[in-house]
Amino acid sequence: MEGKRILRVETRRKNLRFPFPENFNQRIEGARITRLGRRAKYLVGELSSGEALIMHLGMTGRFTVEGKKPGKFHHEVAAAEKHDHVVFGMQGGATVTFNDARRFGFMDLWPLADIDRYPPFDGMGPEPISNQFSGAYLAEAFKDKKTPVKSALLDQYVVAGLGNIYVCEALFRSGVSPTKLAGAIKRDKLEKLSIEIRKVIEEAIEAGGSTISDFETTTGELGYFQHRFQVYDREGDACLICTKPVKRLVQSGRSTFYCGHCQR
DNA sequence: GCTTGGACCTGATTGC
DNA sequence: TGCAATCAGGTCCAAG
Repeated sequence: MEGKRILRVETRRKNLRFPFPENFNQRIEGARITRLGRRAKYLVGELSSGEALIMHLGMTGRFTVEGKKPGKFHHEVAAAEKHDHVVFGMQGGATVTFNDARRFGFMDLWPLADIDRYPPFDGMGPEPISNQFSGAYLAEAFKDKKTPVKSALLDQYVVAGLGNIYVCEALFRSGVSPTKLAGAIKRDKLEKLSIEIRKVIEEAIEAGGSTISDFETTTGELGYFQHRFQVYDREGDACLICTKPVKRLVQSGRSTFYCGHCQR
């Protein structure tokens, strides 16, 4: 999509998680995507019209790319699917389709010059793979925080872009109990945690993401990081370190997998 | 002001 | 076999 003009947009319903912004199609048709980037879990397409096209996959959203020319991001076969909600006809002949069964994803438009003021971005924490993220940063962010570290790491205003799987994995790798209050974790543990968070994210990107049920890359391929899960979705299985059974608990409505022996 | 839990929506899996 | 209950990767917002 980068560098290409959006020739045609088809929205097949009035809303996803939220209604589409007013005159959505008219506002983006004809615009060129000058840059395609990301902030946390939000995709940001910078448009020549001066607006940013913000897209979120929610939990089950995915993009597929089909076009005449085979290549890295092209499908040979177009699949007509029930949950195809937005179709972009791109300059050059490619068709980019947004599909989302659960419709927790959404699309929005916001002035590019004011992108930092887009409500979810305003006050959002640093990227875990950025230079600003460190043990020292976590120490400051967790100061006096009385919430369990698991919940604190899922808070996008503490650190941006971590989801349930990667928080579980990073806590396991750093030997930190998910129930430990964020403000009570010692500095050396925070240092270790910050390093493991970065490593988990980098490894997951390298592996092409995690395929649990419906994640695919734009080429329809599956991610492979799920084969490297050390605790996530392994309830009852032996801990890879001490062989005691992996436990599961629910925190803030989300499943947490951990080893009660190795994580303190 | 901070934290928690329900709601959003659909599909896959599990248990009766 | 068929139906109901439960659970799922994220985020927002009302209630506590």
